[in-house]
Amino acid sequence: MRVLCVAEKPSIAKSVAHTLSGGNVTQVRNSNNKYIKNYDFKFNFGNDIGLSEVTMTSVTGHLSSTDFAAQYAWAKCTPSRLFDAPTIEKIDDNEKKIADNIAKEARYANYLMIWTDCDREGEYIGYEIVKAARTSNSNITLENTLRAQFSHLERTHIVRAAKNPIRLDQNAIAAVATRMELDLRTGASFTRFLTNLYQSKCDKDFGVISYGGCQFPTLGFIVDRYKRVKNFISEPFWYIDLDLRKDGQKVTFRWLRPHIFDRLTAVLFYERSFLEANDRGIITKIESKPTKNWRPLPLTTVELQKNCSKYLRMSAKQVLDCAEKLYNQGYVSYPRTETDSFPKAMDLKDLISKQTQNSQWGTYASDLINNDKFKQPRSGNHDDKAHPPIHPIMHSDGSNLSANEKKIYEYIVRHFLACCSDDGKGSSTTVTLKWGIELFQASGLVVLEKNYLDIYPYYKWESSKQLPKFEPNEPIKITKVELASGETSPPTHMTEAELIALMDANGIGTDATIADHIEKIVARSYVNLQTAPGRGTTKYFVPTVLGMALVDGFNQIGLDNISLSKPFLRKNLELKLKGIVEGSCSRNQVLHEMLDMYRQAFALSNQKQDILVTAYRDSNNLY
DNA sequence: GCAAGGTC
Repeated sequence: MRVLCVAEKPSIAKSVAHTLSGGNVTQVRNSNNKYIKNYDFKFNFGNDIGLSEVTMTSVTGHLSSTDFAAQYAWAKCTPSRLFDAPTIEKIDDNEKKIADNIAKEARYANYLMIWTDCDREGEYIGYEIVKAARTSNSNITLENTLRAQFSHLERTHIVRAAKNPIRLDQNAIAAVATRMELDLRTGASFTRFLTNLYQSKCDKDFGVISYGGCQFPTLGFIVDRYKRVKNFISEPFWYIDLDLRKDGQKVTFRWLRPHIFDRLTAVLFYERSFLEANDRGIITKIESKPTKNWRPLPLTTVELQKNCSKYLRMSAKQVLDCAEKLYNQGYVSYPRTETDSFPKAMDLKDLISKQTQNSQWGTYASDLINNDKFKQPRSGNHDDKAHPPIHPIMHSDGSNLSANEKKIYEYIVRHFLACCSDDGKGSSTTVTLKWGIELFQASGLVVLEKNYLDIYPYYKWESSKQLPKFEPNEPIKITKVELASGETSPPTHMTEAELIALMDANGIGTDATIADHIEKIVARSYVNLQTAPGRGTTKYFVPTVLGMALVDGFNQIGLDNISLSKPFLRKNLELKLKGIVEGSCSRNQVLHEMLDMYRQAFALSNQKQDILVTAYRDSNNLY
């Protein structure tokens, strides 16, 4: 038998070929694409297929995209036509070459076996591969194509996947086709409409003003926060400020209420206690307990981007680009993953041993494996069924990496070593003091074992003021007790780390695209990245006049059940796509439902376009 | 000149 195996990316093809061949790949042939290789070897699939001549190759993601035919190009038709204009499959030169390689290799194959990632998009890419293979071999159909099910590259797992193939999931394919069509129709129609409108009515020099189901909610998060900061009214509050000296140390106790927004009430509490106790307090409770600082969970893409944005001051896009380069050079594992638990069978100690030669963290790494300090990492609840958590593969001393790549590599290694270490351990003490009728508390922390914190300098967990020794029922002479006031402070503008967290929590974009959406709304001049006075070098996103106008304008139009700048629409679409995958609703049903909604929104926007224009002029005056 | 999703 001859079997053609096709993976989603070259690295998987290489790895799976080496595994299945047992290290005996007989030939590695170049394809017409410089990244893609064709590997020949023998493998016994067992069952009906048996010992076979295998060729393993790959694509590089999708083989095509959806577009409109030439007669529906920009300015060739009115934007509203795009809701029902026919779509075509667009294949660019590079995609054509890759498809040609598949066709050539599939010509004499008895079986086609798909090794794309086991997620929704992976199923669709499998379908695109089947189409490419069919052009040269009509025996290959969607129904008889085999699908390998795998979630990581450990040997026995891959062999089992090869011997127990299933079929491509046609529901998943339909769900992706639905998403593609909806994104194209809604994105293109509103983008052309908005661009035409703003260029003709506001400023002819405007560039493209795009709408996208992910871009707009991303913008919406930033505008929301901006308004909350802008409209914030600070409120005064009162609290009892209490200090005492013990063993020559000043200790400040926090009032347990802990602050009161009504001055008279605060005065009452203060005076009643003062009359009763004057400067005398009593210790009512001392509680000491062991406390832990948990080591981080195995690293996902979203965490990598959030943490590196926060700790290393790099943009999400830069972080992902660096991780991508490190991955392509074999230093780290695949950087786009949602999985936060390591497969049980994975040899983590072997990965740690590769780091022992490093001049900065080598000693820590060898200590982990040689002195029995290794801990099996914690397991989170996320599993994309496609990739393990991000981890280092090969060691690098950093000399052949760019400055930013070096930082990201170091972060990934340190995070990984931290995952495989013990939690930080300490002891916390809470002392409760009664003054008159009121209760106050002071707490202290002693870090006993830093453990993972020794290798993870990004996060600080330090012994805070260690409390002096107190006794239960100990009478205390209070040094200072007075009624103090303060005022509530506004929230800060949106950091990139917060934005990523919001997008992730609301299902806006994927691990691979979150950074792109953020970059897109910057490129479109909807938002800017700025420092805030008095807040150091941390950068915050704030909307531009245009960004504000787009959100305000669409809100003022009063679209009924559709809020373009809120995340619900996308979340809802995700749910419906899941419904298609699970078979509880059909592609056509979802497509019609969503398109009808957008068509109405478009009609209303078109009818009330003056509101959108006015919103921009108002926004110019307001912000 | 448009989207979002893969990946190089």
